[in-house]
Amino acid sequence: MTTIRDVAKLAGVSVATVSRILNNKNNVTEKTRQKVEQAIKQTNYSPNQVARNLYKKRSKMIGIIVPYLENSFYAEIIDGIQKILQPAGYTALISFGAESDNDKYKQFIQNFEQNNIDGIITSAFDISLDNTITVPLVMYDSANIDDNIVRIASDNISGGKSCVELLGNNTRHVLIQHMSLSLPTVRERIEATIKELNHRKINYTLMEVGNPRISDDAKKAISFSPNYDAIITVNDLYAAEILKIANERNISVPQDIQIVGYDNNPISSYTNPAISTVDQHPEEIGETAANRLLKLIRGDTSSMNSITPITKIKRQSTN
Amino acid sequence: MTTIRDVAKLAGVSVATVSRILNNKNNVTEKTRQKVEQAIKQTNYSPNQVARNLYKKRSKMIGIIVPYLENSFYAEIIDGIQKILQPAGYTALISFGAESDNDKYKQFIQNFEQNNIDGIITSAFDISLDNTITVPLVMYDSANIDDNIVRIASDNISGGKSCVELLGNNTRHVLIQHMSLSLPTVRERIEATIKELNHRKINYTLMEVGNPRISDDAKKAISFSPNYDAIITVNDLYAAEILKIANERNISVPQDIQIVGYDNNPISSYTNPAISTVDQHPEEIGETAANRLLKLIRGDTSSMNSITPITKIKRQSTN
DNA sequence: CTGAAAGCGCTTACAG
DNA sequence: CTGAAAGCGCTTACAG
Repeated sequence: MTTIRDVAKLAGVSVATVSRILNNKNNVTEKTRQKVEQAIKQTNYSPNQVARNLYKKRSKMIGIIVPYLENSFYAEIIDGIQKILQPAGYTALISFGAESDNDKYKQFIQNFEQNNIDGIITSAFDISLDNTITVPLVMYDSANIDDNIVRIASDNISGGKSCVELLGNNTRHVLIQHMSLSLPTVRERIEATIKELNHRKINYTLMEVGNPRISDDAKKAISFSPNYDAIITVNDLYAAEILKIANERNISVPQDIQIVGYDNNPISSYTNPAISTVDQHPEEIGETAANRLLKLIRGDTSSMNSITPITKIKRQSTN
Repeated sequence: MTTIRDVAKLAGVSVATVSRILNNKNNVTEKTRQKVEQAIKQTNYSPNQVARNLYKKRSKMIGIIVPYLENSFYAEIIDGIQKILQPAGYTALISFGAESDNDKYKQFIQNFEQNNIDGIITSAFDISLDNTITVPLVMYDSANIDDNIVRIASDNISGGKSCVELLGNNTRHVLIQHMSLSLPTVRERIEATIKELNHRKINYTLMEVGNPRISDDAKKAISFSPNYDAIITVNDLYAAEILKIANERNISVPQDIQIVGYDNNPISSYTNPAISTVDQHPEEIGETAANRLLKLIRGDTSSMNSITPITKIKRQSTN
């Protein structure tokens, strides 16, 4: 590998001069600049970032943590992040598979810190136990919790309410399928759903999902369907699975049972009937998170949360 | 940040000794080891990888390039890669959005090299113009080309043939929707499709996709549907879109027209009818690529290609 | 405007 | 078994 020393030797100058030119500190003669640029081209030199990082104590890399990659929700968030960060000259180090495992989050963050990462954008986890993090950090897919963390929360209140608004007027009894209520985001949304159901005097039943395979949770939900006229699902992947099973069992959607999804996953528009859902605009979430992180990195340490808007999408799986 | 020097001072030893303990060079007294480990715990010290990388000239990071994240095909490949690489102690630097832009690939690779990356796993691109890459590199989603690059190719020959085998016996005229034939992978697959069609004396017509929005290509394809009894699509995303439009226009699938997808994207099992498709086992592709890269990094520089198997999946969109 | 030197935080020959 | 020193490839005060 060719180093700055090789370039300097070839150009007949010191390494300091080469460095200055590389970093556009423009206190150099045009003549030396030309010599050096010539030498750089000739040797096909490109500077070693690792050495730079060591000195500068920053890496122009940011770490991103997502629970898993398969859900396009997260893929779109990452896209949104990159849209902002790439033009700003940052490279992304992506860790995934954290799921809901707090230890994995911590492990990923430690790895980031060891690599002199400039900042972290992570999905929500219970950070309360860990006050050793010194790098700028933004949390997305979070509940709107008031602490010293910058949190990007989707408007879960409206989202939870929208799930009810998507249902037909004659709805009497709703099954609410949900992830663990120990997750603040889930609680925020489900509480809003329940509040709206109460407001409309609609009965409901809660059913927590817990199986590793979505299809098992879907079967469980559908097997109770005669008792309900609607299922508010965890998200579109669960909704699609439930719909598939309903189709197999000749249960008509929405006549026999209505199904509400969440996330406006591409899948939701391709099913038959298409699934009524709530779009969280993940790309916007990503952009918001990235912009907040850039602010933090630049020294604006205010920790106000951001709430990103949702959109209700009515399709054919509800009356 | 606490450095090795702080630990050394606290433990009353030299930095060299601390370093030895960190790296398990076990020529140290049990007593000094204890002192040092105590000091490490006390200071909550964790070594700076950047400094390590600079000296060692390797980073324990590998770079992954994917065309885009939204397609779960790539998400699963990344999962497969991580399954192998994570236990081996590597962290992933992921660049995406390369699409089919050779310049972006080069730019990403240069960025990787500047960061002392240990190896690269990239989707296929035209590398022929660039012989400056010195890092171990494996290419996936590639055609089976015989050069000095390690290529992981899906069994495109069987895949292309399978598309025809999924069709009913009475099929007479097939529309083949495809990406640019300048891409070797596409050529490999389509040629196999055509060969099998010829073998069965089935007529066909080629139609290249080119619109930024899948739905435009889908409309174009479906508008020709009266002339064909089957469409072999680019992949499941295109197939799902075509199916959706067919449903809207009351064109029956598979009675009026059969549709064949590719990739066994989750979407293909949720549509109605479900889409007949070909599974490339992306996770296995990722694992294979990662294993080959590890071999390269360890010095086994043989450049034999790997061909990963496909599976034909018959569903209801074909007769 | 340019160069010699110190230093970023590590690791590893080289001595002892 | 342990330490002092050199060096990984850069950047930036400090002189001149």
